Amino acid sequence: MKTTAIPLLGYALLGLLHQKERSGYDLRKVFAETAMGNYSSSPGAIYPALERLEAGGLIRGKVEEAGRLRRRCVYRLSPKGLAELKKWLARPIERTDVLRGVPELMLRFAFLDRALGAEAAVSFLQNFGSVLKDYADGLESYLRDNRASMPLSGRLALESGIRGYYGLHEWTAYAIREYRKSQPMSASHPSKRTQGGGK
Amino acid sequence: MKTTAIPLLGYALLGLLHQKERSGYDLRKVFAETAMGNYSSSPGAIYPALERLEAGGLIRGKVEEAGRLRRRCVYRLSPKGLAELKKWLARPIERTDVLRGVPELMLRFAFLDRALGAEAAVSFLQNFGSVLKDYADGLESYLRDNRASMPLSGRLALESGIRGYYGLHEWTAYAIREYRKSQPMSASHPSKRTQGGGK
DNA sequence: TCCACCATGTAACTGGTTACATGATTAC
DNA sequence: GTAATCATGTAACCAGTTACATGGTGGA
Repeated sequence: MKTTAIPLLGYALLGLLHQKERSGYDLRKVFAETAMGNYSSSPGAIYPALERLEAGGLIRGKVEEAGRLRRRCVYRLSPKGLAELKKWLARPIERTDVLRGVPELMLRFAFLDRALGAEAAVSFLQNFGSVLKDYADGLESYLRDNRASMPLSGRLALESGIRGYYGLHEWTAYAIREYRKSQPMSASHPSKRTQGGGK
Repeated sequence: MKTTAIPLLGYALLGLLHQKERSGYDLRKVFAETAMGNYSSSPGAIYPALERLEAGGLIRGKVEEAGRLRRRCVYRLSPKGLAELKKWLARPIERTDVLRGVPELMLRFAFLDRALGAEAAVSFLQNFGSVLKDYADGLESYLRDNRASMPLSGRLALESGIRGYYGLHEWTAYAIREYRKSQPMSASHPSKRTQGGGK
C-alpha cells in the first residue's frame, strides 16, 4: 500500500493545509509571497503534487462552484494526512538531516507546535540543538586538522558553515526561552530524554 | 548549440576538476568524505553527469590502463569547460540567488579564487554581503509588519533565517579582512563597482 | 576461498522545470 | 475590447534516486 514516500513539497503542502483549507492557487501564493520563497510554486509542481496526495488519501478536495470567479478546488487534510504529517514532524533529528539541509528542519519546526503542541516543539529544539552542536564541533575539528592544507577560500567557506551552525545552535536556545516565556509550563515533569547527542 | 544549461552538480564537478584531474571515483569520494557532503555522490548521479559534460566538450577523459587495480578514467577540464566555469563564477549575485540557496553561493566562492583570483573573490564577497544585507533587512521588515499575526513557531523560524543572513553578512566582512591580510594587495585601484545593491 | 576495496556502469522510476493552454470575471 | 487577476491543468524534458551488475586486485 505504501505511497512511495512523500517528497518535501508534499509535506510543505500537508503542513499548510493543516493550518487551514486552501486551493492550489492559495498554496502557490503562499510560496510566492511569504518567506517560504524556496519551494517550487510553479503550477507544474503544485497541482500534480496535490493530485498525488489526494490519490494517496492524505487530502481531500472539494470543488467550490458558488458565485466565484471560476470553479476552484479547496483541499483539506484527511485524518490519514494528519497522521502522516505528525509522523514526519515527530521523526528524531540526526546529523544526516542537518547535512541534507537546514531548511527542511525549519519547515518541520514551523509546523510543529500547531500539530504536536508546544512541548513537542521544545523537545524538537533540544534535539536539534544537540545535533547542531555535534555537527559544528565535527566541522571545527576537521578545520583544525586540515587548516594548513586548505586554500583560503575553502577554509573560509568551511568557517562560514561552522559559524552558521553555531549561530543556529544559539537560536535553538533562544527559541526554547521564547517558548518557556510564552507558557506557564505545567511545572513539574523533568526534561524527559532528547538532550544528549544523537546516535 | 546550447547544451541545455548545466545543473549545479555539473558545476561542482567542473570546479573540482579545475583543482586537479580526477576520476569519477575520486569525485565521489570528495562528496562522500569532505565537508561537501551535500551533493549526490551516488554513481547514478556522477557518472552520467561526467558523460554529459564530456559530450558537451567541457571535460575530457583519459583511460588509464597502467598496472592499476582496474582501468579508470581520469577527467580534466577543457578550455571550454574552464570558460564555462568562469562564467558561472563571475555571475553577479542577486537576491533570487540567496533565495535559491546559500550553499550554491558558497560553492561558487570556494572555487572562485583559484579560477579568477583573490580580487574577484573579494568582489564576490562585497556583492554577496550587500545582497545579504538587503535580503535580511527585507525579512526583518516583513517580521516587523507581521509579527503580531504570526504563530510563535513561524515567527521563530523566520527569526532564525534573519539571524542566519546577518551572520553570513558578518562572515563576508570577516572573509574580506582575511583576504586583505593574506595579500599585500596591489594598493592603488579603487573598488570598481559591485558594492551597492543588486538589480 | 572469500572479503574488502577500487572502479565503472545502467535501468526503472520519480518529481520538478519551463512553457504553454484554457477559461471565467472584473475594472478600465 | 482588452488587460489583469483568479484558477487549473498538461506535455516535454531532465536530472537525481535507488538498486543492482560487473569485474579486477590484494590480503586474510
